Parts: sequence; C-alpha cells; structure tokens
Amino acid sequence: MKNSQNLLKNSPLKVTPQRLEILQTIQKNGHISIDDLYAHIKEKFPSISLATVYKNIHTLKDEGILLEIHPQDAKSHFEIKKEPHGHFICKKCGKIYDFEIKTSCNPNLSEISEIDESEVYLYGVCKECQ
Amino acid sequence: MKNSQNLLKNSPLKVTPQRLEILQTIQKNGHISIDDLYAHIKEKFPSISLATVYKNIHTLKDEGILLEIHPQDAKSHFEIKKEPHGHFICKKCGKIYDFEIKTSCNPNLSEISEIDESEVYLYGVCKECQ
DNA sequence: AATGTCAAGGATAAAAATTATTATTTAATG
DNA sequence: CATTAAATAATAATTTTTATCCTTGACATT
Repeated sequence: MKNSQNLLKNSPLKVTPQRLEILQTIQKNGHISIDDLYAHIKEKFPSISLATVYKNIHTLKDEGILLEIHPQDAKSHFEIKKEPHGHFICKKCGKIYDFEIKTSCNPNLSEISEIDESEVYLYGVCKECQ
Repeated sequence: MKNSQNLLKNSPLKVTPQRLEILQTIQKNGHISIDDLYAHIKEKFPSISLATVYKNIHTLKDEGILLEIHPQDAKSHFEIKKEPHGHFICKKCGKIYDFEIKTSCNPNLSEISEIDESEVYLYGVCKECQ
C-alpha cells in the first residue's frame, strides 16, 4: 500500500494537507463517494469547500492516481488506482468489494479492437447481508 | 428484435406514442444518451418535455425494459434489455459496441456471493477510428 | 361509441450536482 | 525569505435531475 504522500510526490501535483487527507480517506475506506468523502474531510478541515473536493478528485483522476467506479443506482465512487480488478457491489448494503480477475482464460475479444482499459461489475447480495 | 409495442403490452405500462417513439429511437440507435434521445424525439414530438423523457426512461428501467450503461467520461446511455453482453466503448468517437461474453470459462467468483447481474466494459479505439 | 378511472404528458418550479470565477493563501523553488 | 505558480475557499453560475400540479389520453367496461 503506497502512502499518499508518495503518490503526490511522483506526480506534478503539489502536496497539500487537503490532498493528503483526501487520499488517506479514500485509502482507508477503499471506495468512497464524493459526498461521503466531503463529510469525512470536513471533520479535519471544517473550512474545506465541496468544490475543492470535486476539483481534486478530478485532478487526481486525470493524473491516474484515482479511479472512478460507476455502480448502478448509486453515485460514482473513487478508489486509489492499483492492479486491475473487478468490483462486486452489494445490492442491499451498497458495499463495494474488490475481486481478482483471472486472465488465464481470455475470451476472444481482441477482434473488436485493442483494449486499453476495462471495468467489470458484479451485483448481488454480499455474505454479510444474506 | 421485439417490437416496442409488445415490450409495453407485456408490462403494466400504457402504450403511448411518446413511449413508442422513445423505444423505437433507442432500438434504432442501439445505445443513446438522454440528451440525444430528447433531441431525436423532439423532431417527431416537438412539444415533448425533457422531464417526460427522464420520467419514461426511469419507468422503463424500473420495468426491466431498459438497461443503463455507464461509460467512463460520458453520460449514461440506455439500451433495450436483451441477453447479457459486454460493451466496448471507443475512446475516440464514443461509439458503443456490444460483444458476446463467452461464459464457458468461469473464474471462480461465486465464493463472494450469488451474482444477480453483471456489467463489463472495455475501452479502446475502434477499428473505424484507427 | 360513451363513460370512468387511473396513469401519462406538459409546463414549470425546485432540488441536487457539478463547474466556473475570483480573491486569497500556500507550497515549492532558488 | 522572496518569488511564482498552483491550490484553496467562497460564492456564483450552470447543468442535470426530480417533484409538483394540472390537463390530457389510454384503455377496460359498459
């Protein structure tokens, strides 16, 4: 688990307390929505602006530090970018779980085009909610 | 390819000209955003309200007639629900292509939970744009 | 065909979400 | 520490989506 400071140091972005807190909050939660992120950050930086959160999220996304997740029936969530993986989303509690994708058996997709990125979402009810 | 009228007749929803036009437009385009849909519909029904389009899209989605697609960096698109399949999204022209998912080789995912639904997105540059 | 009922449409307002603007502050650099 | 570019906060503006209210239309039954 890379620490937040290095993520920023290895980018052209400046290291600011707000950014560190944003990254640490995301890292701690795994995946988080803008709203929840804002609520958390506000505890430490009561004066932070929602616009700052939005701007930073997008800046960090553009830098390839963050990744956006689009669950059905929920707002976008964000996570620290790491190895490619899938997301399982619980329809009851909304929790998002990562899972490994075994690429050992590739369906023949390359005929369509070169693939740069991929997203895989699975939906169901997680063990805790069953 | 089911016709739009039957899709509605097999649901508790009433068959209205606006709904037929919405479904036919989606069917003709394969995948479409709310904006584009609204623009198309307006040609035939100049008086239609954007709110009506929103309302119908969500009603049809709730009935399981439509499916929402969430491309990275683009607004939601909608399609007629059919057999499960993946989506390839061209990063240049934004066009969305369907592709078949071969389920013959299943990675061991069931340990997480029962899977109800899934979404698979691939991103790259399509042949036309290369 | 006429009628009654309930859902759907249109217009608009309201709410929610996102982005833009500007002045001020702060991080990084020499 | 002084300079410069970038980030923040505050606010306004814009965009997107949903809710409300009233009218109209679909459709089953007569």
